[in-house]
Amino acid sequence: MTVKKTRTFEDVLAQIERRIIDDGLTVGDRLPAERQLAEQLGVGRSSVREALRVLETLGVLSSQVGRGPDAGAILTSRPDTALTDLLRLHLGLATLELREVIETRLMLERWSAARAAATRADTSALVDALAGMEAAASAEEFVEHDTAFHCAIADASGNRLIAAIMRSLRDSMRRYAVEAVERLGDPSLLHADHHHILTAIRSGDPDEATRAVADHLSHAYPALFGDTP
Amino acid sequence: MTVKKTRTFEDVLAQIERRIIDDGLTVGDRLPAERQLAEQLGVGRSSVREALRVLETLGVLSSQVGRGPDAGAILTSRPDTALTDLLRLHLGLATLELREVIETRLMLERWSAARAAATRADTSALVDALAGMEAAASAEEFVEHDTAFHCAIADASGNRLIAAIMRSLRDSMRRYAVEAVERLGDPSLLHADHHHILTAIRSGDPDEATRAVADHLSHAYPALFGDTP
DNA sequence: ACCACTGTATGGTCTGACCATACCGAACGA
DNA sequence: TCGTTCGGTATGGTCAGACCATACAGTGGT
Repeated sequence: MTVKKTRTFEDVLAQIERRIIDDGLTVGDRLPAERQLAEQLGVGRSSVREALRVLETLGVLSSQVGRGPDAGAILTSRPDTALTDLLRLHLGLATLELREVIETRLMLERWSAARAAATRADTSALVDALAGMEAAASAEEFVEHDTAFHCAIADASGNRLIAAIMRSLRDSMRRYAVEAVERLGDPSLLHADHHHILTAIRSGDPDEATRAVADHLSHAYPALFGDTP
Repeated sequence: MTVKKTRTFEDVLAQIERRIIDDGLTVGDRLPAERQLAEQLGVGRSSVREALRVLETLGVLSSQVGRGPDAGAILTSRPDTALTDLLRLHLGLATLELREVIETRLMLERWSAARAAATRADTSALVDALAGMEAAASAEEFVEHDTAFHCAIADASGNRLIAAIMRSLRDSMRRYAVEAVERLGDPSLLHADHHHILTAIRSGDPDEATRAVADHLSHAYPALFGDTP
């Protein structure tokens, strides 16, 4: 006699996850149709739909209507969009403070910059973003390229998890970043910081890159200056 | 004429999020009942349910059946369970490699230990976990207290976002941690490492704490030794 | 004052139906 | 033979209604 404690959709979720692992499904593979899954598992279609919705929320699959090879539930991998939603909501609930997010970002960025410098990573994306920033006409546009710049550093670190976290942090704090840029007014200090970071990475000096990043963040958010280790 | 491109549940999601922000809802507050929400928003109950499922997946609310003040959809804040699911699934899809997760964990832990040392944080939870580890009879039990130890370090850092990420990383790698402990056989080296970390934190020496954490990780996962900056 | 019973609001689930979409394929025409 | 058109169909998206299990809120009796 098994006690009924898990909801049906959780059961469906577990079975789908098991199928992913056992069958070695990977990005691009298709799941059976909703009605088919429901019949196979002996549950209603609504339970299947709720399970699929969860997977979609976690950035693991995406649903397409219509017919053909591209239709249906396809396994994907978008950890950053899922992380962005998660952070945004928890920031909205005031269970996380901006301080914590920025501290985390500083930690990620110090690590990424040092790693990028140590591995002599490709810096062309950084150069592009820098040019975009210098040509930006508004704070919003500036922040857009600024985000690209900092995400490019994370990408250059070669760690996709850290890059995904960085991207989510930036997305969920976009509003505050725009405020910070507007508060500063003159972006020349930020430009100098960015160049400093770029040259440190290109010259392969991890310690200098770390220092440059820390300086930059303390300029952008002076209220949260450097008692970080 | 607005084009119908967003699905109904996404619309519901946006309205609920808006309500959270506008009404200043916070943890512990209740959302209207599913049927009420459906009627208020002019949509079907299934769409409301899918939206609530998404919020539940993101760790923002929890649903209770029955009646009374504790029943219904209650706002919560469980970023770590959501993050755990996310990481576990993406690890299963092989879009993230174990190396990336462990690198991230090392980064988090170096930072947390240094911060805990610098702020002279309370270390009683660390002591408890240490005792549990030394009394552990099996690898599983050992890992359980080991997880508690490392999460306590993250908690002691005073940054809840970093603590949540740490907890999720540990949970999603539990299987590999057990393997690592079994591979080592003799846990005395790990015990020494843990004591080293604890003393460094208690003596308020951030650099020593950082070093101790890095040493520990390189012992536990020798295959991924220290080319980390 | 206590206890047992009933009412009811809640989420959980299933069924069946209908819609919009987009591919598939047969029928048709050049 | 080739291209086009048009209906068929599988897909997800949505809704309505029904029923169940749960757990509290009264209500009534003792």
